[in-house]
Amino acid sequence: MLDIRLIRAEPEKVKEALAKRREDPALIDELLSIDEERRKRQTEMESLRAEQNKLGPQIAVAKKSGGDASEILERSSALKAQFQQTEEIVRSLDARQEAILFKLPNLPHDTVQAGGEEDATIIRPWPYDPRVFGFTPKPHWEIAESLRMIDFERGVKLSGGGFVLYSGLGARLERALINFMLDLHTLKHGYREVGVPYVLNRDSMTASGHIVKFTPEMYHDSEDDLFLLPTAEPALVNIHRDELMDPNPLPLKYVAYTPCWRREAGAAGKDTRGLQRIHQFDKVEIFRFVAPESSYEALEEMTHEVCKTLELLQLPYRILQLAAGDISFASAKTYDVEVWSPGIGKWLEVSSASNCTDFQARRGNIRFRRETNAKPEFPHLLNASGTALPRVVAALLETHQQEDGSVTIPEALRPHLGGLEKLTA
RNA sequence: GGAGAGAUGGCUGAGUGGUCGAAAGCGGCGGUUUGCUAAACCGUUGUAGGCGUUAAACCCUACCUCGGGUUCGAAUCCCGAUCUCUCCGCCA
Repeated sequence: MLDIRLIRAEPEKVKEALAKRREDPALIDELLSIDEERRKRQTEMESLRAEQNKLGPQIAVAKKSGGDASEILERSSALKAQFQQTEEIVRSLDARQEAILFKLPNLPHDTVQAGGEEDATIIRPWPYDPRVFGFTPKPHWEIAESLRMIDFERGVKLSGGGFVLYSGLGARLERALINFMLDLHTLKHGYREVGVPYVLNRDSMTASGHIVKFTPEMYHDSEDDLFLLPTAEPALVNIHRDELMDPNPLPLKYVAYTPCWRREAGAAGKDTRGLQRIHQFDKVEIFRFVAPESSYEALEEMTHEVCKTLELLQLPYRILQLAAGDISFASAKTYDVEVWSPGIGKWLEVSSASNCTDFQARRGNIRFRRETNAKPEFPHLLNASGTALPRVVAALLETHQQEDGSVTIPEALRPHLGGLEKLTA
């Protein structure tokens, strides 16, 4: 949620920022006129109430002394009627204002370029030469099937298209990667591991900005109005929802492994082969609550932590800075990290690191104090995948495949596989 | 799933339909005393909105889980929801 005071103070700046995201700036004018009227009516309402409040003790005194209070009672009743009338107006203005505020996305940072998906810029290429193959590298689904690691057909049988059955070394590799990533972020990067619920209620999804209008992307249980996580991010955002943290608790750093579910509505047939786009996938998510002045520094650090993960797995990657029109609803600045998948000859997105500034903190009423009795402030919230597994598995199989059909396991991963050096049939 | 009990400030815990943002204690902060620490004593200590300010203060309004209702007036009475606890049932 944007700060209404900021919108009041610098409407033109806000409009420009929204335009950069390809949002309609006309909403701001509407918002401002509602806001002005609302405040006027609110002042009116409050002074009526104040006047009525003053009569209260007079009635009490009059009644106690056995006097006639009927005239005061009448005046009080009249004030009440006026009050109620004004209150109704204020209430509807409030609701309209809030509805607009909740629909407005975060403002992109000054360093974020205008444009859409096609306007992303590559800001850091892989620092080493990609592997040169002496043979034609196979796509990961062929490798995974011949090593009996992933059973695509049975996944479909169990749940439908877009679901897979990990088996044998496939299941074990998945588990090893989860442990590798959790260990890296907890032991080396200082995150606290948390195990979160895999379904969240509507309030939580609203605070994180995952529910705006329609939500065709999430699996939803209508019986209990619960949503399956599309990512661990909303769960982590809501850990401190409606809390006033005291004193100086920041930075807070959390890491969580969770499965993630995405309906991928509207994406049918698009890059769906193998592990590129599946409805349920494993992911390790890193998350921070930080003081406002250090959030952009934190974003760079988190991006480095993501890269570290890929470097240890010896996977070539690149970093993209997304354009304003392509960043998520709550984000002010986002980097995507992509790994190279030589078998299919594509860059695959395995992480997205975002600085959501105070946007989610406002929606979720998450506040902190720098010291006892200091004024409450909104922290900045950041999230990054560290990383999403299926595409990492795809890139890993394709990158480290050998001509004999086996796959060499990167050094860093071996301790998590009982010292295994190679995946073989 | 069934039955009952409860929800008050950072915490514990009072509270009569009227002057209650709410006693008291603890904690926090500031101070006095003290060689230091502790103790003691004094003071202070919620959040949000509106207005205002360089920044404050002052002022007004709201908030005793949440949402409705009764009333001139609700922490207090009524209804609903949520959550917590206890008992029963079921169960990994």
